[in-house]
Amino acid sequence: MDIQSLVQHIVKIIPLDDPAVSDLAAKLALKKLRRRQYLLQEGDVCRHYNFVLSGCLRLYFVDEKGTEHALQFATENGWVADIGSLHSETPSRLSIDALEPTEILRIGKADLIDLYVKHPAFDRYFRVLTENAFIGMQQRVLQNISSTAEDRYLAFLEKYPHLVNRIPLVQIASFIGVTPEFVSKIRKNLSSK
Amino acid sequence: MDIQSLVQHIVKIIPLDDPAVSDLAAKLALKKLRRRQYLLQEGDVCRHYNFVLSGCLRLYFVDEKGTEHALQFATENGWVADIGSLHSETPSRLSIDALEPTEILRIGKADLIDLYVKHPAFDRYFRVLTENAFIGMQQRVLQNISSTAEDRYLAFLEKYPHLVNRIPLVQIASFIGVTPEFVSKIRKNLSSK
DNA sequence: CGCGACGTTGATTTGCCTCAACGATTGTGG
DNA sequence: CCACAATCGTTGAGGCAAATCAACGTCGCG
Repeated sequence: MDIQSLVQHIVKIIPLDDPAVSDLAAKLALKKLRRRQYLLQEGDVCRHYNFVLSGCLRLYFVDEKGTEHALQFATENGWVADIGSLHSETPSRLSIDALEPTEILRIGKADLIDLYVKHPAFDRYFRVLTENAFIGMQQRVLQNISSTAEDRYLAFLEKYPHLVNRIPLVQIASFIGVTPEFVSKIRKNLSSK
Repeated sequence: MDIQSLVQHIVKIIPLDDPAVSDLAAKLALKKLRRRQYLLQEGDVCRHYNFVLSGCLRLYFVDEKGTEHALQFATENGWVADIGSLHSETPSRLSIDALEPTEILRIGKADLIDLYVKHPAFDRYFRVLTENAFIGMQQRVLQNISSTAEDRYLAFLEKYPHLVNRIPLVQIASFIGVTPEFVSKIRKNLSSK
């Protein structure tokens, strides 16, 4: 099981001693998903934190009209979960599925709490992780309430260049909060400049 | 100095032993703000985490047109800071000011790190705090990309009922991402139902 | 081959903004 | 205590950004 990339990712933020690493390794499970496979389906309780080794996952919401809205894409070395559901142990209104064949390491909630207790370093790691995610979400809220669709599209290109030619346009549209048709028109408009 | 309300707020999340409480108390400073006074001004580095004892603060962004966009309101028992600036120690693009005369307890970044090291419980407290803030931001992004202005206004009423008759309409408008005029029209429309 | 996923384009509609004007209330200095 | 300004909310006319709806082209794949 390849936990090396996960450990490398963690030690960029906090040092980890050997017991911590082996305790972590003992609690991780490898899981493989094919394209379109659910990792979390709306209505189920989210019970794991998931670390992506390869591939691409999306966390999204389906509104009452059936339209999908992407909250997050997770690629190599990214974490994803419905933290709300994970905490409250209530059914999730969000779903997670694979945009590509994907390999993840996942850890259950109880095991994570175990880790927190045994090794406070993990409290810190997930605090820093969550703070960074929070900062990102804050910037996104700002974008949404203060910019045009074109600006948000350009900001997406800049922030996630590795995703632009990897995921379909319709996913980018659902992330920045416009229709796919309109993203197409934005592109046309940009290319004619 | 009234740190009781802060301690009470913390122990709802994690138990705190006496040394932790006294170490915390030693690092807190009381500060009073009048209405309209800046706690953080755009361009300055955010150096403190702030806990509101009484009053109301707002965290907001001013765009290139001069329009203000509220990211957060913090009332009694709320925390507020520009976490991005606090972490990176770079000038903030956000501002914080007082909508009412306000009393806060604040703690500096270095002191906070001290606390983290001495008492891992604080790592956990701020992890949980940030996770909850993150969940809130995520829901807000969802609202922004999937609902109409009227839905967002109704959601605001439901989520922050204590703010509705406390802060001016223009602030609510800047929070949900529409013009004040349009919020006024939403109200008219709702009352005629 | 035929079908589903994906992207593009155009015509029309609509949600929300812009700009401008106008009361009501509050606060403040003379 | 009054006069005046500033703040706050409302209303209306007109305009624009983005949605909706519909049609069509292309590709990859069972």
